This record gives sequence, C-alpha cells and structure tokens, in this order.
Amino acid sequence: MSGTLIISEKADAGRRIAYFLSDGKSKQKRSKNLNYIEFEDSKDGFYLVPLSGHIVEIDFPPKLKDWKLETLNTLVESEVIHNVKNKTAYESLRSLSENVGKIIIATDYDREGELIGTEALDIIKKSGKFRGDIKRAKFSALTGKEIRDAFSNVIDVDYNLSSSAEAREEIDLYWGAALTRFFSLATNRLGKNFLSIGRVQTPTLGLIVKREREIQSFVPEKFWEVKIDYVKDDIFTGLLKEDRLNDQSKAQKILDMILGKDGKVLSFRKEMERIYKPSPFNTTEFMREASKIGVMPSRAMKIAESLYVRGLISYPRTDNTVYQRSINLKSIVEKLKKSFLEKEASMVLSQERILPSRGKMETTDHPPIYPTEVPKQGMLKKDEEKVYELIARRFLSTLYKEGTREARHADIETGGYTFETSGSKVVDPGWLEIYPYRKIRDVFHPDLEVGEIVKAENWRVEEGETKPPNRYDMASLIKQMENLNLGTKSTRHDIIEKLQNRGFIEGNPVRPTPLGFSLIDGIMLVDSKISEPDMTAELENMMTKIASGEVTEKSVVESSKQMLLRVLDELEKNKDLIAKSVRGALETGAEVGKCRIHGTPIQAIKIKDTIRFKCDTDGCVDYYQKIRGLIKPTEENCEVCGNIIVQVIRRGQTPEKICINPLCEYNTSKKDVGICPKDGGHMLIRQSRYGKRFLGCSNFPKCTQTYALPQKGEIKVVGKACESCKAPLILVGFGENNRELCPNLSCETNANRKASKTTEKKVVRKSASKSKTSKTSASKTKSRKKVKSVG
DNA sequence: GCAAGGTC
Repeated sequence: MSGTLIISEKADAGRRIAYFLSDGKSKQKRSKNLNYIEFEDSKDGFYLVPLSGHIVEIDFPPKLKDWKLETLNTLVESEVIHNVKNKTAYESLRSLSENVGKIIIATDYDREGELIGTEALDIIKKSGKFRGDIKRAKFSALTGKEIRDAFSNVIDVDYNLSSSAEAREEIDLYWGAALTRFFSLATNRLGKNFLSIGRVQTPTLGLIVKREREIQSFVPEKFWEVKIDYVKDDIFTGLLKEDRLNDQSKAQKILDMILGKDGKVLSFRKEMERIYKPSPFNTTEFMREASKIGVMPSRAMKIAESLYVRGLISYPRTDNTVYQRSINLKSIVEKLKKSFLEKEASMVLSQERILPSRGKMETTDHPPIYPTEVPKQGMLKKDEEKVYELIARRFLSTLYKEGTREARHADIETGGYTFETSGSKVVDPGWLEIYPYRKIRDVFHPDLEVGEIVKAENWRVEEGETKPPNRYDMASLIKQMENLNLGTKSTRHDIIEKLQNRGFIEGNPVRPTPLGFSLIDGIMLVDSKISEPDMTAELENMMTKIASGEVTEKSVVESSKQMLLRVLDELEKNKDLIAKSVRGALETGAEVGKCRIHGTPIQAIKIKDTIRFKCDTDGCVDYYQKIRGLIKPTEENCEVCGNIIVQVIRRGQTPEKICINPLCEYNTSKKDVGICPKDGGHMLIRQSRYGKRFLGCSNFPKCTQTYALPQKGEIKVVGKACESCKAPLILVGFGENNRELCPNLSCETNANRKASKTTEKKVVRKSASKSKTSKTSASKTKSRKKVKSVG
C-alpha cells in the first residue's frame, strides 16, 4: 500500500503542512464523522488528520466514580482508563490508516506533542489494520522550508519521551483526585463546594498564602534621610551619601551642621545610556503587559486565541522570544503601514536596516507572538482592539531603534557631608515612541563643574518606613509561577482562574480568602510535598530520566503511588484534626498575648494535637501548628517577624520557645540542623508520636533517615557534618554550657566519646563561639525589606 | 463534583 497519513496537533498547523507539501493544491474533506485534508505529490497520495490537542483523556474506571474515603486506596491502586474525547479525530484516524503504508507524526516538537502523537498511534494500532512504517517529522516553524526539510528527513518516534509525558499525566491525576477527594470528604465540602488539590494549583495557592503571612507579620521600621534642594536653573535634590539612618537624633545632628549652607561640587559626570528595546512577546510577557493595561491574563489569552484563529496574530502559546529567520518581518511591517499604525510602521521602515531584538529564551516550537494580518475596520471589539494594538506595537518596537538618555550624577559637599544628586533626560526616545505602555520620566539635573558653588535651600530630614513585600498581582504571580516552573505557558492563567472560581483567592493584587488560608494550613498539618513547588521539580527530574531511558514510566508511577498511599495513611490518621482546621472550628482557648496591631488578645486554641493561634480581630493572625505539649505565654516578641513567642512544654523535655507563626524563620532555622547524608534533604528536629524529639529527614516518607536526640538541653545548629559519618553535627546543652556531638549513635566518634571526654570539651568551647547560625537568619530578613523613601 | 496538559 502506498500513501501516507500525516497527523498534526492542530488544524492550523495541518493546513500549513498540507499547503507547503502540496504546493497549495490540497483539499479539505469533511463529513459527519471525518475531517482530513487530501493531496498528492508526483508519486503518492497523502491524507492529513488535524487533531485538536489530546485525543484521549485519562480517568478512573466508572465503579470508582463515587467519592468515598474507604475507596481512596483502591482508587490509587487501580489502573486508569482512556476516554476518547475527540470523536472525529478518532474516526478519521481509524478509517484513513487502513489505506496507507506510512504514517508521519507531525505534532508539535515537544513532550506533550510526542504523547499526542502516540495517542493517535495507539488508536490506529488497536484497529489492527495498519502495518507500515511510522515516522516523526521535526520542524521548528511552520514555514515552507522548515516543513519540507522535516518531511524529507523524518526521524523515529521517541516513545521514551511520550512515556515521560504519560507519567506526568497519571501522577497528576492520582495525586490530584485522591487528595481532592480526601480533603472534600474529610471536611464535608461536597458538590460544587469541593476542595481541590493539585500539583500546580496548591503550591500556587501556597505562594499567595505565604506572601500574605509575610505581610501580616511584617514589622515596619522607621528610618531617616537627610535631603537638600540645590538650585541652578531649576531645583535638583541631594541625598546624604551614607547608609540610611536608623537614628533620628543622628539625622537631626547632621541637619544642624548643614543648615543654611550651600554646596560645593566634588565630582560630576555625564554619560549617555541606552534604553534597551523590549524582546519579542512570549505568552508570559504578553499576559504581563496585557494585565498592565487592564486586561487580565485569562481574558488576554481568550482574546489572543480569537485573534489567532482569525489569522490576525501568530500562535499565542509560545515560550520563544527570538524571531526565526524564516519570518518575513519586513512584509508584516508593510502590512501594518496600511493600518492605524501607519506612522509607527513607516518609522520602522525608514531605517537603513531592521534589526530585531532578541529575548533570552529561544525555542523551536513556535515563533514569538506577532501580528500576521491587519484587522479590517470595525472587525474588532474594544478589548480585542486594545490587545491587538499591544501586540502590534510590541512587534514594531522590537524592530525599531533603541532609545538614548543622558544621565548626570554629582557629589556635592555641604557642611562637611557629601550629598548625591542624579538626573536623566531622554535624548532620543527611539522605540518608546512606538510603545507608549512604557514611560520614562525625566529628572532635572544641571551641568556642573568641579569646585562650583551651588545654592542650597530646604535642608530637611524626611522620615521613612520599611515596607512589607508586595502582594502578587496577576503579572507577578504568573512570572513567579514561571520562575518556579509551575504550570506551562498554556495553563498558568487557567490555574489562577481556578483558584479564584473555587474561592481560595480574591482580588488583584491577590489575597487568600479564609478558605484559602485554612486549606493550606490543613495541608501543612501532614508531611507531604503537595503544597510545595518541589513536587514539580522532582517530577521534572523523573520525567527527564524516563525520556533518557534511565528509568521506566511504570517504576516512576508505581513509586509515586506508593508515596501517595503513605500520605493518605497519614492524612487518614489526622482526619478529624484536618477537618477542624480547615473548617476553622471555633473553640475557646487561653490568651497568650496581645496583638501588636490591634491590641486584641491572641488565643491559643487546642484542637487535638494542633494549636490554633488566633487574634480576636477577624482577618488578623490565624495560625495552626501541630504541637503536642502545653503552651505558656512568654511576653516576648519574635526577633524575626514580631509575632508572639510562646513556650512549648513537653513532658521530659527542655521547654522550647517558638514563634506562633509556623512559617517564621525563627522556627524553621532552629529546626533545620543540616543536610541528610542519605539523600541531601534537611534533617529537622521533630516530635515523635510518643513525645520524644528526634531528627528526621524533610523528605519523609520518601527518606526514612532518623537520629535519636537527647531529650534534655537546647539543641543548636553547628552547620558542619560529622567527618566520620556525614550526619549533621549538633550542639546540645544549656546556654553557653554545651557540647558538640554527632547524633548518629552508631558513629565511631560516639564510640570514643566516653573515653576521651576531656579533649571533647576543648573542641566544644571553640565551636560554641562560632555557632551564631541562628542570628544570621534574623538579619537576613531585615535586609530583604524594601526601602522606599517618602515624598 | 476530582489534575494538568493539549486546543477551539
């Protein structure tokens, strides 16, 4: 049998492939159940079936449709089934594959594309009527040259690559479905109120919750700045060249010294700076810029998709920020010349050479987003117009010239102190003229000469305050998700929309709702990676290994299921507690201190093994911590986050001080004593079920490395591993009186310990003076605070 | 009524 069947990922790509391979002589065939394109070359007939992404969807067998706690383990242990969701593609593949001797997979050249291709092959193989060659075409752009090259140099299908995508698919479903069902059932939130958990959505919610907690527990610090207005032609302002002052009286003293005195120029420099033009749009950058002009990511993507299917812009889902050489940029500018951007397009064309900017990311799947056609008058709605204009202006500005500005800086001495001044002026706006979404303000600064005396006025001290971190807005949240590799260019906006629709987050900038807060708190009550971005990072690692053939898909999915079963077991044990925590059960507790913002009492409410710390003012502090022990107030505030410090008293153990904020570094830095020698995780101080403290690996249940700890004395971090067995060393004792030891009881250093007690003491003294690890975390937090001047 | 990933 001759004849070839080509399979494309989407209609648009299919049309272009058929067009180029047939020199424009292809025919679209469509009937009730079939959809394909037919064409011929000199010797063969071709059929092309365009897909629409995945043809099948995985699901659980129908008998597991009901949500029940008792069947969760069965759910995890069962095999998934595949449901066809694109019936037309299914029928077209089965019927056309009967008549051909060769199949060429021409889906997008990436992991999901490979899986989509093998889904099609599975369908064909199951029909049992195809016995021929199967090949893969690899192209990086939908241009004539790329496509023809790809089809004359076909390669083999990469089954390892598609297996890696399949593992992702299954792991996401097992974890997502099992945990979603568990949390919904445990809290009795069913029907449309269900609580969803997922590898991407939950860590994203976690980011938002964490940020909100940082804001809640932020303690502003005052600082003072000394400023002078200098006058030459106009006013320009000098700032005291010294670290910002934390001491008002010192600022006042400096002010006394300079008051009424003019300035003398110590140095002056003037330089031209380039204003770099922006890089071509990828999906993330496009959504960020759109949200700055008031079109939120989901809406921006919907509009972009609609512009794309109408042929006005290129494919909107792309990571690429470099125009391929094959794109005829100039011809597009010429099209734009006949649009409302006539002036801007002419500016671009008037250049001797058009040199496009390049972004950091260069991928082969799709081009960056750019306009491909000019819309007819009245064709677009208002928002669509706005988005199209953004894309078109961005495109033109990447082809125009860079801007330049002149920057001036001076050091000016007044009353024995040096003040810094600076200003800048745009000399040539360049691309800024085409791209009005970016504005650069001029700041006046005159020309000066060294030794020149400048008149001064308005000597003053301005008070400022450190600011908490900003909430995420749509733009920065999408960017952060991209940084952490959470989701893909095509899914990030959907995930955010899900979190909104399910009532976990609200507003822009985004805040967690009480439900969002308590869901994350509930999840954190049990050790699992599900609320952390690490889960994705680990999955990515495993996928890479599957793709390279190092491990099998089956083994990865199997071990992930085993881990999930252990997590479910742990969840089951804590079911009531989680239910209460998530539902925000109201119980009365004991006051442990006063809120430093509202002055209202903060209560410690005991719910089984968990303590809820809640401020009486609603919407303020509300933390959950798993603590087995008694809570005593201390009247101290946390040196890191300013919240209340309480004492935990456990039977047989030295009391421990903790910050009521579970995420505070005050707690986490003390708990983390070093690196696990087994798998590189963190060895954390934990409490066993029987009330004993011990060291356990943060990767539990995957890693079961533990060490026993002495129950008496404070435990401090040494920051070094044992030379003999690599376990992290710890410092145990009371105050200054402590000793360094290896927690590994079977380590050879412990065998000698009793014998050489005297030498050991000497070692201890030295390391004790070095052990300031817990302090550094506090100062780190401070330096992270943003400084913003007032006025 | 579950996830995340394709695409429309």
